[in-house]
Amino acid sequence: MARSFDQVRKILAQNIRALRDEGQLSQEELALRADVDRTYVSQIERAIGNPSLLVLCKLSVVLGVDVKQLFDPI
Amino acid sequence: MARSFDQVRKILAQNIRALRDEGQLSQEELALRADVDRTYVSQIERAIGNPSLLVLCKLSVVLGVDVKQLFDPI
DNA sequence: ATGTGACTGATAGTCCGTT
DNA sequence: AAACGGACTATCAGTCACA
Repeated sequence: MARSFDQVRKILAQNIRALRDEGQLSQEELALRADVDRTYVSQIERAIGNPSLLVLCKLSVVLGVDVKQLFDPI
Repeated sequence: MARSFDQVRKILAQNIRALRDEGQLSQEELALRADVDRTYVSQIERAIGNPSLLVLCKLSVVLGVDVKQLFDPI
């Protein structure tokens, strides 16, 4: 379970970073548009912390994908 | 965004309840095995609150699905 | 067996920086 | 641009009594 959490969180980190790069967004831009803190986006991309569903939704909207796609391995 | 969050959260609630029923588990049983509180499972199934990734992982493991499946509309 | 409100400790998430 | 830290606040995680 802790294993699953770590895996999921890493996939999440990869996907967010990949999607963000695709969209030519900086962490700062993404954070601004998603209305979350700049340092928190950084944390999520480093697979640190434990983001809530709300934050994941906010990010997915800005990244232009459905939430579940954030969990799909690339 | 708030709309997306509400939608996602409702899908989540439906899926968890459906999967739980499939597995013949009570909220209590699911809660016990996933190591979260019974009333918290109740809250999630009622689409109240804002569960963290960790909690979602815990539940998905017990329900025998990948996390992303929790976000797939049935 | 579940829904609900109230309550608190833990931590998610922010805001200020420096490297 | 991004990683990282410290201090702070909002809210989630988790428990309880009760219907």
